[in-house]
Amino acid sequence: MSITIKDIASIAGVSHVTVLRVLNGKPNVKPQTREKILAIAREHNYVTNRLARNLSGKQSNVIGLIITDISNPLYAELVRGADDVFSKHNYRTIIHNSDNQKVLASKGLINMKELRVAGLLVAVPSKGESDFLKELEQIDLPYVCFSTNKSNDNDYVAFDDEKGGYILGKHLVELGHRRIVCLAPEERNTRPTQARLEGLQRALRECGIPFSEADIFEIGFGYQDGYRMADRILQIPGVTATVCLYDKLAIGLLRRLKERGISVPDDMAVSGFDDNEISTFLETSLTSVSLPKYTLGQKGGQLLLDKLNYLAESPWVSQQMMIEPVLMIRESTKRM
Amino acid sequence: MSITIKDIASIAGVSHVTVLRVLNGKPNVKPQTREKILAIAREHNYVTNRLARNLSGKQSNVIGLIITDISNPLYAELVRGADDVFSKHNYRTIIHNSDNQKVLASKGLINMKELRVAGLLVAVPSKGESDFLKELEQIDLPYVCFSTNKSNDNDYVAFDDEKGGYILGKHLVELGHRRIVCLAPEERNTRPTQARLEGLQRALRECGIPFSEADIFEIGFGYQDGYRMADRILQIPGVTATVCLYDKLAIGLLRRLKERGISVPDDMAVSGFDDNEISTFLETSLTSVSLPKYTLGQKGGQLLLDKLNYLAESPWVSQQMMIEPVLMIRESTKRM
DNA sequence: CTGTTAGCGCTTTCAA
DNA sequence: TTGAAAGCGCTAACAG
Repeated sequence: MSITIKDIASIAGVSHVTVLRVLNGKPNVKPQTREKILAIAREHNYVTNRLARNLSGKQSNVIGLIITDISNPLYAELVRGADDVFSKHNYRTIIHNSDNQKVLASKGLINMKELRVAGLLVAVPSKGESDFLKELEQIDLPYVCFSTNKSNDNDYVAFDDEKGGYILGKHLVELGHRRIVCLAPEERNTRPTQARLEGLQRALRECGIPFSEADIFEIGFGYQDGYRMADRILQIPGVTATVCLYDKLAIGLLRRLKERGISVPDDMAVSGFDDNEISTFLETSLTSVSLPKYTLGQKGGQLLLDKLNYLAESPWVSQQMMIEPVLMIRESTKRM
Repeated sequence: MSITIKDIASIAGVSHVTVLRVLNGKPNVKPQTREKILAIAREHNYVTNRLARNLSGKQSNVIGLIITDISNPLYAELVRGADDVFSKHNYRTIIHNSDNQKVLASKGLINMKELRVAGLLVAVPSKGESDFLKELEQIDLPYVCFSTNKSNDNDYVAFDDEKGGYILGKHLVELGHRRIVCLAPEERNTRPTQARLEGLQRALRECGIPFSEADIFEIGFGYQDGYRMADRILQIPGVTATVCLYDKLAIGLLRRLKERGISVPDDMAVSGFDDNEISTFLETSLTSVSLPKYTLGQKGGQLLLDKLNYLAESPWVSQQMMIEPVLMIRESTKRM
C-alpha cells in the first residue's frame, strides 16, 4: 500500500489535517512544519488518492467519452482534441466504444455513472436515438453531445455537413458539370449522411441541375464499396462527376477508375467528404470537404468544461455549435 | 445526489448491509426482502458508486493506458484492441497521450496512480527511456509495456519489426533487385526504426547484396518526407527498389514518382511498413509489412489482465510476447 | 497556526 | 437471515 496523509502525519508528529493543508497549498501552516511535511511526502513518494478525494469532495476529475469507435480516425482525432482540452484543465479522459449501438452506448452510460465522472461527452448512436437521449437525461450527469439527428435543445457541437454538401455541389456546377451522381451508404438515416445529401441537393436545385433519387447509389462506407460501384456508374451516359459521401468511397472509386483506364478528372471528376492528410498525396489527389475533427473535439470538450463551471453558479443555457467545413480542391476535380 | 445503499436501506426498513448483500448477489437474504430491495433499487435507478467501492475494497476497475498519441492510427487501433479485452472483463479504459515525451509520460504515471488504477499498459517514450522505466517501477502498479528499446525483463508485447525487415528484404531480393535503398526517419534510435533496419540489413547481408549507411536516406515520418526524397533517390544510378520504414513515406514517394513519370514497379519498386486498409486501394497498391495493431492491443491487454489475476495468488513470472508481421505483397513490387 | 470531529458510500468482520 | 461497528483516505466545519 502507498503512504497516506495519516502516515505522513504520524511521522511528522502532527495531525492529518495539517498535512492536508500543506499538501493542498492552504495557508496558515508554520513554514518549518510545512517544509518538514513536504520533505516526508517527497521522500515517501506520496501521491494523492483521488478515489478518496473525489468521494469525499463530491466531485470528480475524470470525464467520460462515449464514442462510436476509437479506431475510426474521425473519433481518434476528435478524442485527441477533447483530451488535450481536458488535460490542460487537469481532467482525465475515460473512453467507451459503442460501435454505434444503442445497447452498448447505454452500458457506457452506466459505467460512467458508476465512476461518478464529472461529465460526459457523447456521440449519440444513430439507432434508438430518442430512447438513448432519455437515458442520458436520466443518468443525471452534465453532458455535451456530438451531432444528433433530432433537432433538440441539448448542448451539442457538430459539423455543418449540410453546408459541406452545398459548397461541394456549387463547386462542381461552377466547374461546368451538369450530370452528377452520388455514392451513399445504404443506411441513409444517419445525420451526416442525410445532411450532406441535403446540402448537395440544395446546391443543385439552386443551379437548376437535375438530380433525383435515381442518381443516388446506395452501397456502403468502405473502400471496397466505392470500388465496386465504379462499373455501374460508368454505364450511365453523360455523367461527368461523382460525389462520394465518404472519402473511402471516393478512394475505392479512384482505384477502379484507374483500372478501367478512365482519366480523372478529365473523363470523370471525383469528390468526397472527410479529408484526411493522405488525400493530398494520393496519386490523384482528392477534392474533399474537410471537417476539422480535432477542432470538433476541442470545442466539445471546451463546451463541457464551461458547462461544468457554470453549473456551479448560475443556471446554464444550452449551446449549439456548428463547425464550418472547408472545401479542399485538388486534382480529382478540375474545370472541364 | 444519487440514491445510496443507505437510502435504500431506510426505505426498505432494513440495514444497509442487507441491501449490500442483495445488490452484490450474496446469499442468505430472505427472498421477500431481496425482491423488495431490488424493486426499490430499480425504481430509484440505483447505480453503484465505484469510487466508494474501490476505495473501500482496495481495488479498482479501471486500467490506465499511456500511449504516444491516440490520433495516430497505430495507437487508435491498439487501444481499441486493448479496450475490447478490458470491457469484456468489466474494466474501464482511461487514456493519456504522451506525445512520446518523457515528461508527459511521467505525468501520466502520476495521474494514473492518483486514480489508483488497477494496472497500466504503457508505450514507453523513446527518449529518457531508462529514467522513465525507473519511475514506472517506483509508481508500484502492475504494468505491461509495448515494445521498448532496452532488452529488459519487463512484461511486454511487441511487433517483431526485425523479422518484418527481414522478410521484406528477402522478398525484394527474390524479385531480382540488387540495388536497394531505404528511407528512414532522421531519428534512428526508436525501437521500430532500428529493428526494421536491422532486419533489412540481415536479409541483404545473407543474400550478399551490398547495402551500406550511404544507402539509408534519413528524412522524417510523413507523406511530405517521402515526397521530397523521391528526386534524390532518382539521381542514384541503378536503384530499382526502395524500402520505406513507414508507409507514409512510401505513399508520398509513390505520388512524386507518378509526377515524375516513373513507372512503379517497373522502373522502381516501392515498399513500406505498417499496412493500413487503404494500401490495397491506392492507385498503385502498396506492398507493406503488416503489423496487426489490433492484435497487439488485445495481447497486451490480456497479458495485463493475466498478471492482475496471478498477482493475487502466486508470484508472477514476466512474459514477453512478439507478434509476427505478415508481408502483404501488392502491385508496388513485382518481379523485374 | 493546529487539531478534533464527523462524514463521503461502500466493504468486511464479527456477533446475534 | 440480519445487523452493528470499524474503516478505506480524504474533506469540511468548527474550535481552540
